[in-house]
Amino acid sequence: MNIFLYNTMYRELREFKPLKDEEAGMYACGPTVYNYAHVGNLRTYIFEDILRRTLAYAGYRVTHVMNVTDVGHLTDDQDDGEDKMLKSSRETGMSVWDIAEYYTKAFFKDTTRLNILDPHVVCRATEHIDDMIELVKRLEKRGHTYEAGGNIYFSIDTFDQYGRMANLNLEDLQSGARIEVDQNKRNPKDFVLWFTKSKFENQVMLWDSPWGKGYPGWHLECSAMSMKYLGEQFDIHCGGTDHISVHHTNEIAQSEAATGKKWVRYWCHGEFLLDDTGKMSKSKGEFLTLDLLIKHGFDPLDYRYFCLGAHYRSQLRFSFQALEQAKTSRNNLAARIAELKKDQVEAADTLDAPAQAYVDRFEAHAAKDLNMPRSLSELWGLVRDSSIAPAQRLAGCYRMDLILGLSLKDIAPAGEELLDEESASLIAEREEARKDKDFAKADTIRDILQKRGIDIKDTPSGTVWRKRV
RNA sequence: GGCGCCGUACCCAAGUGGUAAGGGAGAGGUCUGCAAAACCUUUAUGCACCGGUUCGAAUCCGGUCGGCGCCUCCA
Repeated sequence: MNIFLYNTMYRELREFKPLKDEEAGMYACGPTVYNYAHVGNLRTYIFEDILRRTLAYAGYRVTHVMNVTDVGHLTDDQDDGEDKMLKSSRETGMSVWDIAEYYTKAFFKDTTRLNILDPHVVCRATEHIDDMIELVKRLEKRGHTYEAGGNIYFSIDTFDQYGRMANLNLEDLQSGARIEVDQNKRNPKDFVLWFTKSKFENQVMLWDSPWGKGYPGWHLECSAMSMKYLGEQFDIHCGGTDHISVHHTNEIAQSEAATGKKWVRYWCHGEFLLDDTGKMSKSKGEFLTLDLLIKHGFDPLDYRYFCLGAHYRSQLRFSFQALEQAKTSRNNLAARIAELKKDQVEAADTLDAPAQAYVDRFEAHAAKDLNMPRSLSELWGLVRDSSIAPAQRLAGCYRMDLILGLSLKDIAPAGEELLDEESASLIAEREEARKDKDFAKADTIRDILQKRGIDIKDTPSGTVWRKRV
C-alpha cells in the first residue's frame, strides 16, 4: 500500500517514504488548554487520527506525538492582548495549573469518545522548559537571535528559506514594517523565543533561564518537543490550516536554523470546519462542543461519521441538518451490520476475491490522500452487496473500520441488544395486542418504542426490534 | 494588500481530461393488519455563467458573477 499525501511544503501529492523503513513519526499540534475544544478543533484531530490509522494499516510502526500547550501565551507577538490561561484563571477563580489540568482532561475525554487513538507521547509544554531553553541556546550560538527590550527574538533574516512553505514574500513583509509597532524587532516578522518581561500581574508560570526569569515564546515548544521525541528530522508534522503562515513557518525557521538540517518531510494540514457565520470561534460565548452535540441527542460517532463524509482538505460547513443526515446514515449502516451478525455469524478469517475487491478499492482511496468519502462509499458497497456472504462482508467491514474507527465490531447482532425491562415489557404487551388484533394499541406502543429509540419490525417469523445507535 | 479555496441533483458530498461515487430526503413497486426494514425501480445528457484548447472537459486555459478561509491566540 503506497500512501500519497498532499504536502503543503510542495503543494502537491507526494508518495510517503519514511525516513526509516517501516516506521513513521508524526507530530500533531495539540490543544491550548484554556477552554473546551469546539467541534472544529476536533475535526482536525479526527483527520490526524485517520492519518495515523492509515499509516498503521499500511504496516508502519507509527509514533504519534502530540503537545499540550499549557503555558499561557500572549495573544500576539506585539505584547498586547491577553494571556488566555490567565484570562481563564481570572474568570473561573482556578489557578492556571488547575485550568490546564481540567481542560486537558476534558480534551482527552472528547477525543476518546470520538474513537481518536491516544497519541503514543503526550507532551506538556510546562514539562519541557529545559528543552526549549536548550534550543534557544543553540540558536544563540549559531547567531540567529538577538536581545531587545528584555526579550530574545529570532531573526528571520538569518534564515534563508523563511516563509517558503507559506509562499511568503519577504519584501512584502518588510514593506509592512512601517506600520508595525514593536520597536524591538529588527524585522516585523521576527518572533519571540523567550520573554523576560511579563506585563501581566500574577504571572505565575515563570522559569529561570540564561536570559532571566520568564517564559517561552509559543512556537518554541513544538520544535523542542518534536525533536526530543522524534529526532531532529522526522516524517510528518500536521495541524490545522491556520498554522501554515505563522506557527509552522516559525517552527521551521527555528528548528532548521538550530540544527542546520531539514526538519520535517511531510506537512499535512486539515481544513476548517465552519459554522453559519463562517469561522468557528470560542470568543462568542456558547460555542459548539462535543457535549453540546450530545445534549442534542447525537452520539460522538455521529460527528466522526459526519467528518468522514468530507475530505479533510475541504472546508466543511457545520449544520445540525447535515449532522442529522450523518446520524441517520450511520444508524442505517449499523442496522445492516447488525443484520449481518445475526444468527451467530462471525467475520471470516480470510477474504475471498469479491470482498477483497471492495477492500482493495477502499485502501486505494485511503492511500490517495485519505479520501474518506470514497472509502466510505466502498464500505457501503460491500455492506449491501448481497452476492457476498455475511461472514465475508463482516470481515471486509472490520478491515475498513481499522481506518474509519466507527466501532463496527461493537454493534450487537440484530435481536441481541441489551434491552431495559420497561421496553421489553412494552414489546411483549404489543405482541399481545397484535394477537388480539388490537392494532390501534399495537401502533400506539410502537410509537412509544420509537421514541425510546427502538425500531419495531414485524416479520413473517415474528416481531424483531432494534435499538438505534 | 499577501496567500489559498470553493460554486456538482431537494440536502450533505466525492470526482481534477474519457463521458457524473456514496449518504440523507423524495417517488413507484414487492412485502405487511398498517407500518418499518429489506429488495427492485426511480430522482443531474449535466457539474455558476461566457469564451477557448482538445477527438473528447465538471475536470485544462482566459474572463465574468457569487461565496469562503488564512495572514492576529485559535484546529
